[in-house]
Amino acid sequence: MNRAAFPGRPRPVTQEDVARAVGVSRTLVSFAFRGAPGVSADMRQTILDAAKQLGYRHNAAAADLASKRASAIGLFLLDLRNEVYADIFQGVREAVGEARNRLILSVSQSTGEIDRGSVDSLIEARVGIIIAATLLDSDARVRELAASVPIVNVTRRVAGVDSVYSDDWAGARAATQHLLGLGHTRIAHVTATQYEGHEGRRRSYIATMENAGLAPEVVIADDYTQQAAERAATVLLNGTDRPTAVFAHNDEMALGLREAGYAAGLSVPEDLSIVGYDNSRIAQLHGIDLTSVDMQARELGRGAGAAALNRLATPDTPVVDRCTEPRLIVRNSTARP
Amino acid sequence: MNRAAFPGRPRPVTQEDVARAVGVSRTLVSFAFRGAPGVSADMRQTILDAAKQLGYRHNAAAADLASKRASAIGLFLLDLRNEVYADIFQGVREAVGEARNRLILSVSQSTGEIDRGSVDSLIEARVGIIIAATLLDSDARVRELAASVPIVNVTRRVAGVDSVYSDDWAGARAATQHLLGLGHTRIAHVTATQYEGHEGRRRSYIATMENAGLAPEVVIADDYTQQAAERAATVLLNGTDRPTAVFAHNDEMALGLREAGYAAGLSVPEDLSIVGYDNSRIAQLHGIDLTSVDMQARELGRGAGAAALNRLATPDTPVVDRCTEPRLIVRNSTARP
DNA sequence: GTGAAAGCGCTAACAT
DNA sequence: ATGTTAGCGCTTTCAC
Repeated sequence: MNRAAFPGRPRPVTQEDVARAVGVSRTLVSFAFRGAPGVSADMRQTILDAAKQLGYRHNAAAADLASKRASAIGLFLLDLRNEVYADIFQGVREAVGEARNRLILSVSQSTGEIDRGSVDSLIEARVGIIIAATLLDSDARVRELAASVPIVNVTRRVAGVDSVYSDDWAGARAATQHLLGLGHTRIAHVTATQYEGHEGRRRSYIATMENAGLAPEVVIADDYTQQAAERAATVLLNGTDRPTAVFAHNDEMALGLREAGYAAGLSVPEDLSIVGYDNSRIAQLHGIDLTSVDMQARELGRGAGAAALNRLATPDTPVVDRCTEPRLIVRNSTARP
Repeated sequence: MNRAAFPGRPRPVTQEDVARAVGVSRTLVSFAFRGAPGVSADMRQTILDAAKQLGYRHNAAAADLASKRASAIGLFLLDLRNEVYADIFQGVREAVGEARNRLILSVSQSTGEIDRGSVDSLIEARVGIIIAATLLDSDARVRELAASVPIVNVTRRVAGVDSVYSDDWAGARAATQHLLGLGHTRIAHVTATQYEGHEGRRRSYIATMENAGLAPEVVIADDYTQQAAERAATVLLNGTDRPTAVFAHNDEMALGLREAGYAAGLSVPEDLSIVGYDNSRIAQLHGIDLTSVDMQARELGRGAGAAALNRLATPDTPVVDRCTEPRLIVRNSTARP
């Protein structure tokens, strides 16, 4: 029986073992671990020492089961290849601190479409809350999901649900105006699937163009990846009447545009100015030097982590709606037309 | 009580609820879900339908607890900012398929030092096996760890423990010989902490240099990141007697070298040839164009995932030791001195 | 300050 | 083919 379950490995040490070793009841051991009142300081120390010595490890799953709680924090990441999600993760981890070991990661399977599967895996893991970066879904569906498990949105705002995000409207306006200021008039915007909360940048771009009396030109790629942008761009850049500047939804897409541009024989920024979004590490490399909008993803992650912890502790806390200001970083991928 | 646990949320549906709804015992429901023999096809379907309709979700943690098994697969990743780990993750996920929802990610907290914390969190999550990419620890400690929980090493070989890796010796030799073939004689190698299983590239570089009658020059950075390489390189590249070529342990470090080079006023490849390792997406970008060794990380991930699944199913399987051949991809970061 | 007993959602003998 | 029973490791009343 045990042999099949843990072949050649020792049976895990339980609180029962610790209790027996110290000569007390299991209850006391349980109390001691949670620092619950009703156990003397001496006893507590004795128990902790014995546990450590025996190699005891707390079984969080069993604890959650028994207490009907859900202490784990789920973190949903859209795309591991986009470094901005690594930044968010880093921030979240910094914020959750002690609860770090209860952080369960889930990465989207499909960057292009709605991905309930990855979120479901989090729900099935019985997390108490989900930090989502970024849900490709309508506000309505996010709210619906939030009815079954608390959600904290990062880099996106959904009314009525905890949201920690950056002012996309301001960021996109700064990006577009930068291009406008350089004298560009044919400025395209490349993005992907459109959902409320993902369309801020696009809408802001359109408004800014129209305010300047210019015609916006939006290209919708299959998803937010470099590859998708590359595919979408080949058409855009090969026409005779191509734009002289492109504002991309994120740095990944900007890189795709850049690759497509060079493939079409265009130089950046001489023939084509490109602005990205995220100010990722790649954008900063010599030879890439991408003008980009910095939304400080790590800081957003920290905010989301803190919000999650807070809601877990006090579920009735008012809905968090935290917006930070992005910053345009001008580099060498943009120039006069 | 329940209110505090699931404030404003419905109590999760259990097998008991499903059993009651269908009018059978809980046991039968449990059997039906696992496709265990002893339940008629009709009954099974009835139960499954009812479960779906009620919104039942299997509680894997409770199941593991009851069956004294550990069905979850832990995946330890050294660094989320290094895209090679995203590739490995992708491969692992492809391989585990159905078990995808039982995949628990853990990311190292410290890229420079031994990180038992992240591995511990996996053990505390009661995973049945850990796929490790990459453990910064001695072979002895990895074996020690493998005594308490099965380990599958990826991109590293530890004798006696499942290992899926690429032939670092061949890769490093190809890289060094490429530089040698171009006519370089002063070739440095930049790497980080040295452990058995991480030193293959370094050793191979040294051997190849010595075979060519040249003096090897190894620089040890704090860790395997771009930043660490950048710091380490400033000294290396600012001397008057600087190398004309550098072979880096990975692409991240190659990028750091590259940045440091440009900061020191050197051009790549005119003044400095650079070879990386991993053939990451960044290496392929126009303007980066990094010569690099491709170890096909995704394929390694697939192999590791399959090995993990296999060991979970049949613990007595012989130790896996799978080595694949890397390939040197020559690009524009290397030239004659 | 300490312990006995019940139960969380599930599985797995062992009946029937 | 279906049900009974006894746990898994832990928390949590409630009594001593």
